[in-house]
Amino acid sequence: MSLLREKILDVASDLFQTRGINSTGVDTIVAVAGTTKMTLYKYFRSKEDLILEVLQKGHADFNTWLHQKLNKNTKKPSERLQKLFDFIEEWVTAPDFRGMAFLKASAEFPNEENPVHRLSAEQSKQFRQFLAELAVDAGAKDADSLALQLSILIEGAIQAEQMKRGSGAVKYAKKAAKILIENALEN
Amino acid sequence: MSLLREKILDVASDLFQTRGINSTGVDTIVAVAGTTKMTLYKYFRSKEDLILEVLQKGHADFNTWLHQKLNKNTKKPSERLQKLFDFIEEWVTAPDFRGMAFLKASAEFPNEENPVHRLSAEQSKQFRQFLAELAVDAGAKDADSLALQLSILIEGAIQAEQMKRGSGAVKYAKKAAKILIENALEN
DNA sequence: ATTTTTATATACAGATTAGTATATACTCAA
DNA sequence: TTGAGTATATACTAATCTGTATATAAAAAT
Repeated sequence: MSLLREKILDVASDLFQTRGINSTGVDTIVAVAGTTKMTLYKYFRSKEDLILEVLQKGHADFNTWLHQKLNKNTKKPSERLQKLFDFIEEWVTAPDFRGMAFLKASAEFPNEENPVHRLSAEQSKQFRQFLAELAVDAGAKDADSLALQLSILIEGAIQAEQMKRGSGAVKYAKKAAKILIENALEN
Repeated sequence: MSLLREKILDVASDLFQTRGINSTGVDTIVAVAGTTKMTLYKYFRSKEDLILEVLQKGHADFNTWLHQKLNKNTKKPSERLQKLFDFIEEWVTAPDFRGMAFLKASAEFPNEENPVHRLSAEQSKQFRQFLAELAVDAGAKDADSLALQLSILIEGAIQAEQMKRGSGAVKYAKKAAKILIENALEN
């Protein structure tokens, strides 16, 4: 496990989020990371490989953080779906929030055959499946429907926050989610 | 009004949506449009200007289409919010749907100071304000809140559809919207 | 018919892109 | 201290990027 490798991943992640993926050259990445292209291409076969790894690391980090939050702060399965939105809000309003990587990546690589797009779609799907598990545990009747609706709310709110920082979109998504969750549980 | 100018705008719009903005060079645009760079730069000062005009035309076309749909098919202000989602679904499921331009553009130009990002944010804001007008006309108590929630649903569903065509996200967003609208009207 | 203007085509400039070949510095073992 | 192996730095392709200077064709006017 190389320190420079981690550094390159971190720098690339930050630059991709703040300047865009296609607008960030490998020269810029190595310059900011304080290394050279030879080193970068030693650890990553290509820029596309680097992008894929950045996405995977971002998703893994987010999942780890979210699971930890849920396990620590919620006990009853019925309240986990609600609490989830509190954590999303906490994540989004953190000063180092730079957006949801796979949302931006899928927009930069619109072709569904593209590996970056495919990974983005896969991550979005995984997140939706995770929501479905929570919905099942909470006792929702149509868990898949609720999960899709909640994922739309979350990704829509994050999209809005990427568009304009401090929009407060998550706050309103949370209110909407509460109504939808209650509706799905009582019926 | 030049035919070639329109052609360039149309071709650029399509290529931007299907391949991404930064991944589409002006050489490709003029080649597909059947013209040359000199002509492109006669009509547009720079690629950024072209991007901005493509965005503006896309937004204007969408607004025109949506307003026409609403005016033709809905009379009672109370049912317009609901009907809106039918039209969004119709728009999204059309075979020539290529995504919502300003959503993708804002992802490709994440910097909030960037002119393309600013225009994208402005268009998103205008759409939200339009929703707020509909909400007011429908008699919603907190029209701005409902408008923001519905815009999150719509943009989130479109984002999902961009990620995976045929996801059916709009159908579920519509169901969610129904619940939220009823909730906002009865209270 | 000839001149003047306008639009298009070709060719090019300079910067930047991803990726690599070669050369130098460094680390660790004997 | 010397030698083998590894990591880094420099320099370089070849392609592509936006934008432009120059040349040619078309159109309009006198």
